[in-house]
Amino acid sequence: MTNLETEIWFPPFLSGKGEPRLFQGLDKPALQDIFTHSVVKEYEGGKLLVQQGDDVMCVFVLLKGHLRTFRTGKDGDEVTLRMLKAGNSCMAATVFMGGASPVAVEVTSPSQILKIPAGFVKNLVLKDNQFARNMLKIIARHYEYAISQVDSISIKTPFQRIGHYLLQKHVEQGANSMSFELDFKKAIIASHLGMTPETFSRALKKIQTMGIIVEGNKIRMSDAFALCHFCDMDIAQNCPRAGSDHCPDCHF
Amino acid sequence: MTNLETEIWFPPFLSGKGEPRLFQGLDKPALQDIFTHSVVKEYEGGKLLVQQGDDVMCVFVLLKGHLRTFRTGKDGDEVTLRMLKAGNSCMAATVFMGGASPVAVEVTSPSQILKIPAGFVKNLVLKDNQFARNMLKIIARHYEYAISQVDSISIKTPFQRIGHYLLQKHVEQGANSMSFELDFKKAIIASHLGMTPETFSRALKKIQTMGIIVEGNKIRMSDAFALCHFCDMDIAQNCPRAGSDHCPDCHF
DNA sequence: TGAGAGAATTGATTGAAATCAAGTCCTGAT
DNA sequence: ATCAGGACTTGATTTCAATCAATTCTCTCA
Repeated sequence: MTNLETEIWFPPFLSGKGEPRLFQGLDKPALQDIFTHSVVKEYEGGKLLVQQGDDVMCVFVLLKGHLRTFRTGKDGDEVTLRMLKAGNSCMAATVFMGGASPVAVEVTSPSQILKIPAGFVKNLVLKDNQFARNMLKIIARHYEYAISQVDSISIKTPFQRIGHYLLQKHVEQGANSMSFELDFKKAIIASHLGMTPETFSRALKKIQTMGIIVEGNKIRMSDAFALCHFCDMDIAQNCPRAGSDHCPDCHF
Repeated sequence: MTNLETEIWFPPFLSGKGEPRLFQGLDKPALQDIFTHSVVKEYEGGKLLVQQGDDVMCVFVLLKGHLRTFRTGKDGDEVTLRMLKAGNSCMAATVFMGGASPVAVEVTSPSQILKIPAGFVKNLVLKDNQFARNMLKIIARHYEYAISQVDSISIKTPFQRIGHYLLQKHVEQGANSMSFELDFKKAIIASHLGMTPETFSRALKKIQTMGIIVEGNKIRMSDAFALCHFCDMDIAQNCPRAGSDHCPDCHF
């Protein structure tokens, strides 16, 4: 546990730009309290942590590795809803609302996970104002993300969806380096974007005519504005170059 | 204002089953405080209350009428995200998070709307614990709803989406009466379900072979289980008949 | 009562992505 | 170094919903 604490006291668990953090702004005693009531577990890739309909007994905070949340249809088709990296949490909304989980959670690479008991979380929301505000921010953020997913899937072409997704990843990483990596299997990203792996593959090929070089999981951009065509309001809000003269599409 | 108060003291503004209410469980002084800081406005159908990207200055509580929230793509295509009836509120998440609205809001039938200033709401979240909890519930609920919309659009056929939607409406209304009405234009519902009006129309025709009678906006079910085929976990949680022997598909 | 506009339906056609089916590449294990 | 299995790509074909186009229905208002 002491080992754990030293890991947790520092970013990205207390702050991060990807999404708001559950532990953001909490004081030491509050964090202590959380840790003494929680456990850390290791899981290997492929493990199904939660199934659709499960009664969820804890909130997960991902310390290392990767998770995804997804839903399965009657015929076996899947949509991936979220793809989580270290520092992200999940099941907060479900635990707070109570009832069956609307999603399944799968470990997609060997992971280390902090598990906070549901009862403790529900209680903490009532006691700790900062924690409650963190919950609100996290859930509101997920909500906005879900809206953007609905938007993508229903009014964008597969090609546009991929461009938008790549641009988002690019901006997330600070928009400085001209390259980044896809940290999930392509089939998972495809299912997140509402298309088949085949369609995903073909669209990735086509996008190379726009100054994007794709080599396995590595994406390199010929110039910083190569993906600007796929920009929208949501992204522009986080883009350091938004509104700059060189940005061809920033009319927000 | 006095007139308003008498309307507001009672359901569906203090409680309701459709979605959690902003005013649920608040004591009289708190409500008074909200009302004296808010205004009521009338709008006629067609009015655009908020545009995508607007800086939102207040939370809306719908007293009478109908609203919808939606997003527009570059080519003009639209997705409807939510369809609100009296008692529902919107822009809560946006106001709380700050920044540009990710959605547009349109009045779809003559409406009366309570407008609570953004600053007041943000402040109240910090001061009033019950209000903060209401916000959490509302946003968490919208999140779950958005997830279900992603699910529908990406892993259901248009036919299944309509069946699912009708069943949901049926269960929402207590599942007692064998008929209900579509309270939004079909084109709007179609855009909510991620399909064109033509496809919507054809699917509504096809569904009549399953014991569902469609006459204009009226939907009549030949028996209470006619739509059970379209049930899923989300719906079953609210269905009074879930698990009953007669329910053919309740294996949750 | 009738005219006109918008909503909804119906039909014919097209087209884009899913599906089906090989094949290639890569990685990790023996 | 070779092999086996999975991930990914590529190609051929099919299919289902979008689109285009033409009515029909319905409601409002003169």
